[in-house]
Amino acid sequence: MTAKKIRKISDSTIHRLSVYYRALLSLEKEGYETISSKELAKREKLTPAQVRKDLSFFGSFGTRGLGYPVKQLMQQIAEILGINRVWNVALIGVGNVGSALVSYKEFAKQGFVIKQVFDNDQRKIGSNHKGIVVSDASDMKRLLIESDISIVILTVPASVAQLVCDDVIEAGVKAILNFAPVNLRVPDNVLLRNENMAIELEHLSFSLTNKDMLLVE
Amino acid sequence: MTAKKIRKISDSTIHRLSVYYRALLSLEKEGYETISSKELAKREKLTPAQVRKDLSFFGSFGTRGLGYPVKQLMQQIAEILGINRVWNVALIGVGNVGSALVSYKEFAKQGFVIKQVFDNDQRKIGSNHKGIVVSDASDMKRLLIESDISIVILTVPASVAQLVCDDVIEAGVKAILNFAPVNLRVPDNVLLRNENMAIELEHLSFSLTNKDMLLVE
DNA sequence: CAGTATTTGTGAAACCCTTCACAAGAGTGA
DNA sequence: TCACTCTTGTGAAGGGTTTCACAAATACTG
Repeated sequence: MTAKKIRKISDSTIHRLSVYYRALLSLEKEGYETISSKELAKREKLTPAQVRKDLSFFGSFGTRGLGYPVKQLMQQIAEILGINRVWNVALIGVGNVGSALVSYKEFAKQGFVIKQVFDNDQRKIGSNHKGIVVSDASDMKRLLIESDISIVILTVPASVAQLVCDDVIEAGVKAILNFAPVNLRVPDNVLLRNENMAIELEHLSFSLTNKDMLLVE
Repeated sequence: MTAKKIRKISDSTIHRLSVYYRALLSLEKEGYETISSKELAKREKLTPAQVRKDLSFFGSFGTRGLGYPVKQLMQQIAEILGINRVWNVALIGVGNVGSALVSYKEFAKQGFVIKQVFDNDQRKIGSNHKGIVVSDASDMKRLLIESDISIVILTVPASVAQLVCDDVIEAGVKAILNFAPVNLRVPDNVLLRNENMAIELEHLSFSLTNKDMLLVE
């Protein structure tokens, strides 16, 4: 294990590690034993130097003249990303998006196990979503602590997102993935990431709208 | 309308424009007439210079000594992003994620109207999702053209994503938002953006795992 | 209406990320 | 073993994005 201490890793590098991980998964399925930075870069529309630089922040995993061993590199990236283990996750808000995510297989595949699901709607509480019973949001704090939840997925309406977020933090949760289209305030020691699917559509809309403008002054 | 031709706008700037747009929406609700770059930056955890620079790529929308007129700036950003109009969208693949997105209100709010929904599962075809009947994927090409679809949301299984993607492109669609965890190959003149919700969770996992390591050499 | 306080818009500087280019290591074949 | 090929790992260069800092413009105040 070539271990290195990390100074500061950019968000883009972390994002690409996830991308490499997925690429390696399918390379393994395809029967590859090793992969060169050149080939990996080609598949993911990146440059070979980028791939090598990203990996070099964490150690040297390759063999000169040969490339990277697929299986091993996959394992090493899993370790770096912290997905070589199980994370207990809770999901709050069983609306459209929430209930889709409860059954979203990509999460489970990467070791994110949804242990608790909450809502405050009496009609939803007690109902069964893919083997998980929806709990009453008023029991949330206690259950979050009891189930040793590390990460919370917030799929509640924007109007209550901050309130729910505050409760979650009170329960000691240190990482939140927020789907509500609001900017949540969290203390420095709590990790927050936002996911907003409309933003990607807006990016497409921008590009469609400004296709031509990218040339003239 | 202070118009400027655009040389190259970075992805981060476009992303932040979406963020500003949402911020302005709530500022308007809160009754603000004007907003300074300082205040807007504070709300979105950015720097005032960043806000001003982003906007300056497209024109000068503010008043010195006063700030930006909320309503007007909102309208101008909508124009820049191309969301001051209706976009006809089709969604392909009515699984967990797909059916959640059909009812996702943020899309409609920004003018993205889902006009067509497709699946190849006989049990789903003909069923009604929030007023839209699921069509047979084998009629896709014809219906995409007939309904004048500009953007396609792909929520099909990874294994068939490339095939469906190819069909969509054949129908003349020029923008695709892909939720399948694969790297789609598309021609240069087709816009593609990927959304992968697991990647954000992995980012949280990385940060939780490497919390401390960010110091030592 | 003059003086003061704000805040924009923007070149220039600073910073960060990506790409280049090459030495060094490892495999391959004669 | 030696020559040749391939590919990594990495300083340095290059390019792009963010921040700084300030002139210019406007609002506000007495």
